[in-house]
Formats: sequence, C-alpha cells, structure tokens
Amino acid sequence: MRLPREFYDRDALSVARELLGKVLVHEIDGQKLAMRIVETEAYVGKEDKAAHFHGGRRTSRLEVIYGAPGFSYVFLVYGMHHCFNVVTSGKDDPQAVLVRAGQPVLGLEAMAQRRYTKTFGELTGKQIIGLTNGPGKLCQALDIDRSLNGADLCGEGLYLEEGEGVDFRIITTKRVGIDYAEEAKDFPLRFYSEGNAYVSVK
DNA sequence: AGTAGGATAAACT
DNA sequence: GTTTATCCTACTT
Repeated sequence: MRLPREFYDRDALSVARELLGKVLVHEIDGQKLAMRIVETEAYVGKEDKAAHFHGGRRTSRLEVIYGAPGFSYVFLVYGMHHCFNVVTSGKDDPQAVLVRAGQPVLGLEAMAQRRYTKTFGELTGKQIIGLTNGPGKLCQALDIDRSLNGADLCGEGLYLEEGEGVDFRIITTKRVGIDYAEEAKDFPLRFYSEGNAYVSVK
C-alpha cells in the first residue's frame, strides 16, 4: 500500500514519527531498491533555526518545501552527500522530514555495488550496517540524487509504502549535525526505532 | 571509544 | 569568500 497524499498533509513532527517502519522504494529500470525507515528528523517551520527555511527564507531550491505535501526535497551537503527529505504540511507552510537511516529490504546486491563496489556476500558485518545507516549513505545505496528533487512521492519511481507491522518503540531525541542552530539544536525532533542496528547515532 | 582532519561543490552572502 | 541537515580514514587512549 502506497502512502496517500493525506499522510504527508500534516505537521512534520507527526509525519516524522509515523514514517518509522514505512518502506522507501526507488524503482530503477524495473528494479526495486527498498529500505525500511528506522530514523527520521523533523524540520518544522520558520522558528526552527536548524532548517534551511528558518526565518521564512525562501530561495529557489526551497520552493518545493513551500509547495504541496508528498514531494521530495533532495539537497547536496558538504559537496558530496545527498540528503533525502519528504515535504509535509500544506502549501506555504515550510516543513519537512529528513530520512536519516533505514534497513535494506530489496535490492541488496545493487546497494552493495553502489556503496562498496562489492557483492553483498563480500561485505563484512560493519559494511552491511554501513549500507544505509546515515542520510548520505542511504541516498547512495538507493541511488537518490538531486535529479529526484521535487519528485512526486505519490507518483511512480520514488515512493513510500506501508511497512509490515513490526512492533518497535520510538526513541525521541536531539537532531544531529546542526550545532550552528543555537537553541534549536536541542529540540527533541529526531526519532528512531529503539535497538535497531541501522540507526546512525544512538 | 574518542578525537581530528580532509574531501568537495552547491548555495548563499 | 563562507558555510554546510556527512562520511571516511587515521591516530590516540
């Protein structure tokens, strides 16, 4: 079951929490790369100094976030890593959820190849975890880059599906990598699946 | 287990 | 010219 537009048409905090356990799918040439989401972060409104759109900043790359919910926002950080976000909330209300980590479900060979240029069987235990345990890593594993910025997640190619009802507890804590964000750096806006090996930072 | 530094380019000032 | 929602490697304890 693909998640409907309404799922995304809410505040980022709710969407971030409920995205845990959902499955992110990227179809390439008929091949499915899929990952169960285990860690997310909410970036919520103009008061949030950690967000690109803080203070109501509205530049060309941010237009998608000011648009309709259920679209992707993909950007490049540190000149080499992509970050995948889901746009939430209504038009002109900038909110988004960063997908920070997941566990591979489908297309493991392709992921191993993209991340390490090795077959899955050649990977060490650490490398298997390293496939998708971070925002930049998961984008490399799932072949997500800026060409997918603005993609409709209710369309074809890149979308999210309902997961398999696995039970887990949600840990709520501070976000990662936003030390510049003054008081916002301590906001409890990161969520992850308790005990999951693929979580980027415990 | 922790700390340090470098890679590397788009976006923004 | 500065900053950056990261990752990897190497070195120290």
